[in-house]
Amino acid sequence: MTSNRSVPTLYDVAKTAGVSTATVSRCLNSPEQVVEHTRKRVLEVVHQLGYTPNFGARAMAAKRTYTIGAVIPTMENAIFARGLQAFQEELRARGYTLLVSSSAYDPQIEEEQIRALIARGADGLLLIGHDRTETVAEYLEKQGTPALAAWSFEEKGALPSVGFDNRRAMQALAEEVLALGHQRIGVISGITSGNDRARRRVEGIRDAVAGAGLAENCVTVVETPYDIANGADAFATLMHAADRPTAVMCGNDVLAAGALKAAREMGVCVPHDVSVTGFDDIELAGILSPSLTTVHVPHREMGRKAAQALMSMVQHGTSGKTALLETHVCLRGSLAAPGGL
Amino acid sequence: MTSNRSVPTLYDVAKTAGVSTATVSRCLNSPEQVVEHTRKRVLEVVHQLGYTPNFGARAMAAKRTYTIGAVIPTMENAIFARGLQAFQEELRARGYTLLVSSSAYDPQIEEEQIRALIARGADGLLLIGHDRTETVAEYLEKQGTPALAAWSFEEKGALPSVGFDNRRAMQALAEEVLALGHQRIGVISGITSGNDRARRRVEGIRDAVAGAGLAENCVTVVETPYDIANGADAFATLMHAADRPTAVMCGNDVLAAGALKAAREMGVCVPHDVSVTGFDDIELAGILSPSLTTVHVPHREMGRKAAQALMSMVQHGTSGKTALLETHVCLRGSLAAPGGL
DNA sequence: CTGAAAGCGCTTACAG
DNA sequence: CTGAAAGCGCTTACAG
Repeated sequence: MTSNRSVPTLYDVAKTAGVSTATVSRCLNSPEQVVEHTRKRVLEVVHQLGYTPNFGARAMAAKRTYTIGAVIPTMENAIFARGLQAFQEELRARGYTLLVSSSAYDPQIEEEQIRALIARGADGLLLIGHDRTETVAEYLEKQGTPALAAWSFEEKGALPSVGFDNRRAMQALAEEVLALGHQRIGVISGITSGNDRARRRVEGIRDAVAGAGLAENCVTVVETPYDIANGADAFATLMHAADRPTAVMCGNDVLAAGALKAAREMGVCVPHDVSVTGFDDIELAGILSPSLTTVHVPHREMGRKAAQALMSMVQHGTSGKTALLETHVCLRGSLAAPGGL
Repeated sequence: MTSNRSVPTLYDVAKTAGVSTATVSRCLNSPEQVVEHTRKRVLEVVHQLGYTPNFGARAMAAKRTYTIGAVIPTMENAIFARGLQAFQEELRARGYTLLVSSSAYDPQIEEEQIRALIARGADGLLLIGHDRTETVAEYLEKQGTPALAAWSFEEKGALPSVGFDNRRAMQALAEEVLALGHQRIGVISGITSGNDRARRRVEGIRDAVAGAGLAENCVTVVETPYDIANGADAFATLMHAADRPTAVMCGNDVLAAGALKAAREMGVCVPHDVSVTGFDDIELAGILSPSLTTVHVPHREMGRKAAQALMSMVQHGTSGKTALLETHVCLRGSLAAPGGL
């Protein structure tokens, strides 16, 4: 809101057009209800005065804002970028504006942002994943604002979701790794606390290991925030352990980029000395050398479908149908049999 | 806004606490004006009812929202990520919420988003660069919403700015390139139309070339949207020309990443066969091989200073002081003398 | 320290 | 097709 006194109001338009404020409002919101003659005159005045409706007032009176909010864990790397872009494009096509805010993977900040967005009148919310406190769930429930969880399919989540099965996706990749004969697996995971995607991915690896009849202690997990530098550090830690892994599976491509960087600096050859895998298949994966074996996630499709699902919740009050998207393993140069064969 | 009838209002709180709405409002906004005894009781009711102020109403009545909006060209790559993160942290520390929206480098979308953000009550705006239509400038002016341009210092811009001198920064890098003896420079620039940062960078290269007494036609410029794949294509185009450049200067690190990727695929050795440079020094630059010579931009500092400048405009109504930040050239493995010497 | 009341700028039944 | 009027949920001088 500005305090500039010169900003014209509905009333100003009505007065100079010689009609009531109701008529001006109708010209703007349901023009078909106004006869062309008056409508034309009113719109002229609107233009001439440079009138723009006050959003707060409109939101309060109409109880909708055509705004969708998204709270994502981070904008610092491209994990969510592509999906969000598709999400926004789809919303825009339907006349909605997307406002994004980032929580830095901090649950408390996420909660603040959710409240901020709802308070600012968001008609619907896009959230990432399912880990959230009871408080937030109750708040969302009480406010009655439709919300959708993306990036993580969960049959019985508190929120309907549009995403993929992180556990199965990573399991499929791990099975490829194990099929090559790897028996000591290092895992560089994101912080699993408060992050169901990260947790599920680690579980997927354990599933595969169990499925292959290997002992649980074949797997060594290091947790670290998603970040290239952290990925590099974690890789060094794993490789300095007594029992070096022959394959290092990373929780996402960003960590894997760090691992490859560290490998290069340590003079460890990938995949000859050790294999490295990622998750997400973001553009980054294509410029690494060796190119990165990873799990391809259909980011744009996910963004688009999430927008469609959320729009239907917002516009028709439907309860939101959970949708499962398929991922697939991308086998590339960073993975080979132990010994690089 | 929700239509859920159960959401409690100020009035509900007042009624059950047995005070006036004015008192409840005061407890929330200027608690020191209310005696502890009543304040305590009121806040209890607030908590018990789960009351949250209606934002639109509050904004309309108080004429401020504690919201800052940012319109950035893209979230798809990390160019703006780090600076924006710092910007947000600084705002958060001062009790402001940042809402971000992306324009996909489309001036019309940018204008829409600016309007959307202002309509939604943003107390201030962060924009990127200075290229903007007259209409937008007038609109901003008329609305009286403080706005700041970042990522681009401009002494006499329509908006105060916090940023660096793209032209001089790139000139400095180009001078290093020329000093090594390069005489045929390929340039992979971002789209310069509507993007003063991209344009200034190309100008900087031309400045250096002129300064070194070389002919203008030493420089071949290809423009393409910022994107790894486009960088790769543009690199191929340049290298297939009759007169191959000995150095390819890219408008940013993302394009450079594409160039390095293409070089690898074409069997062109960097820096032996051709040198490659970037701009920005984002994290990406560190994982490329060879490591990328680029211009280091103080992203976090820029974000922080932009927040401080904008806050002072918003809170104290100051007119906003333009600030120039320093960049520096980072010499790394991707640049060498012609022939890779 | 607290309340009554006006006002913020819109939308939308309800009449006509 | 159009207007008068109530109402959306708050804040803030103004009194007391």
